[in-house]
Amino acid sequence: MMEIPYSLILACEALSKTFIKTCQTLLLHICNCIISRQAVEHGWDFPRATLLTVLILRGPRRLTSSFLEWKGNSMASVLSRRLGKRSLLGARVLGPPGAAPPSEPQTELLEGAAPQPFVASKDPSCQEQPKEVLKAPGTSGPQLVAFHPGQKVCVRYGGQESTGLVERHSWAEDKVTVWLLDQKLQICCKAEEVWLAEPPGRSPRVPPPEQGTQAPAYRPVSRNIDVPKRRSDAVEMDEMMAAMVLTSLSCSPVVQSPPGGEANFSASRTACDPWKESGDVSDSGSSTTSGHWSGSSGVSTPSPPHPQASPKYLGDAFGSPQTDNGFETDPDAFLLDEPAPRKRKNSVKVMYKCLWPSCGKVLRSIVGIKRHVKALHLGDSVDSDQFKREEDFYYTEVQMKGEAAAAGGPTADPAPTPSVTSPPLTILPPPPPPKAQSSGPDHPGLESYLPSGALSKSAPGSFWHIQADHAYQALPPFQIPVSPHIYTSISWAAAPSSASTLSPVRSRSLSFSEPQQPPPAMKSHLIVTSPPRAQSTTRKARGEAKKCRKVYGIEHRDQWCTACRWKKACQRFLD
DNA sequence: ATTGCCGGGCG
DNA sequence: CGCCCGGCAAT
Repeated sequence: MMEIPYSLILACEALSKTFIKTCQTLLLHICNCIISRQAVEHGWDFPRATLLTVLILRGPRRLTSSFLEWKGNSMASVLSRRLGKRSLLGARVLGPPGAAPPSEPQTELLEGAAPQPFVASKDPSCQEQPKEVLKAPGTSGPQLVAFHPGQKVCVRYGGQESTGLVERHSWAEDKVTVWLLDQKLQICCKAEEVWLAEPPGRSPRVPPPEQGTQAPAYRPVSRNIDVPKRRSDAVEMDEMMAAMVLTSLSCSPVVQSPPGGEANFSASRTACDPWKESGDVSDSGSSTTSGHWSGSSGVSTPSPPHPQASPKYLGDAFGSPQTDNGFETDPDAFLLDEPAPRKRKNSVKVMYKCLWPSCGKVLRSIVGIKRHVKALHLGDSVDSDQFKREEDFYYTEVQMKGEAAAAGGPTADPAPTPSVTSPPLTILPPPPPPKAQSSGPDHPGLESYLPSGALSKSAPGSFWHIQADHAYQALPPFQIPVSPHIYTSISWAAAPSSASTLSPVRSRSLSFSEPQQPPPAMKSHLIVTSPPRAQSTTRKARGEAKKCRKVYGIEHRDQWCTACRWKKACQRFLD
């Protein structure tokens, strides 16, 4: 089930601290990417990759059977909890399903113990290891060292020991090409004939077998898989090497079996971007390990990252040493814990929130949030596309309740309708009062939920009504006034009485019963324009036009327009 | 204080 | 629905 190239595991064993650091960085990105749905879609093999991540960051010895039997969620938590460890050397892959995890973590080895022979298990998950790694049966090999180009080694040549520099180390053939300093020639010999030129105070040879954990079931490590001492700083593993691991990581061993030249981390390898090469989450991904995702909820359905996953993850990965008691799962731990994608209610708006610690910015679009994360938080690292899509990891969806609805009190129409159709025909009566709480002293109907001056709350400028102020004998602009009181509006009939009280802005036409005035009504056709928003919350702004009162004076009240007389909005002198 | 007019009552 | 007015907000 876990298709981890064995060589890779072994390779992980051989990593220097520097390399580990590099891997941590890179693998973080891997995991981040993997976890994201895109990664899945692009064929990343999450289990394998994460396993490797764990291997590298924590040390393979922690790979208990339970771990190997991981399914989906638990792995997530494993990752989140375990990534803090980064011990490599002396780690073991523990074995057969059912085997108990090693009771004793060997963390200490990390800090200076001698390298451990690598022990692998017969776990089915390892069955697909590349052959060249699987073959070696002997644990007794003198030396399990990976030779790196440039490394100073001793070699038995011509019956004597000579020193030389490693040219390359082919794991596949178990051969090491060494440039002999003495003879100034290049030889190719078996790996076991070569050993590291000893840096002072260090033994090139394999340390004593690891205590205890070596159950019979464990498949011994091939001795041509070299496990250099952790402190073998002779060759600094650089990022390129990390990249190579990651490159391998992104490919199924079945499809791409790591050739020996690759496994030995030959420096001749170009230092090209591994993600581009084979692992770019966004573009390729060579193979998927089928079935690994099947257990998790995230397979086929979009699943946004767990809100807290990233910070947690980061924190764990780089920080805290933690007690290491196996791979128990942590329910809230990781991304894949996320259940099925949330359903969105119609009234709920989905926003995207930045998860970067103490940021919390919320944006409306994915693009926006990605840009934000990238620009503000990932800024330095994103210059290379290496880490592209990492930003996927640092935001999450949040759902916002409709703001308008929240403010609108009892209104039942929270849905804003920003678009307005052609004004003259747009008569949108509000929905009928949800409940007749208008009973009692209140007016029946609308007024109960349209408190004075509060129209815009229920309909925030999104729709408005055209009304002929019936009561004041106004005419709808598009009416042909047959008689002052005879007009019909198509939609008017639908909401005859309510509209007049609803309209925040009214279109007025001159009352035909008031003969004396020229028709400003003509322009009022289009006065039906958008309501002034600022005013919508209060009563209508006082118009500048003179009103009947002013024109005729209070003493000629009889000449006022009806509306004025009734203390309503003047119908004659429109604003 | 004046003016415009909304909200609402009454017949 | 027509008519009226209390009361508020803008002026």
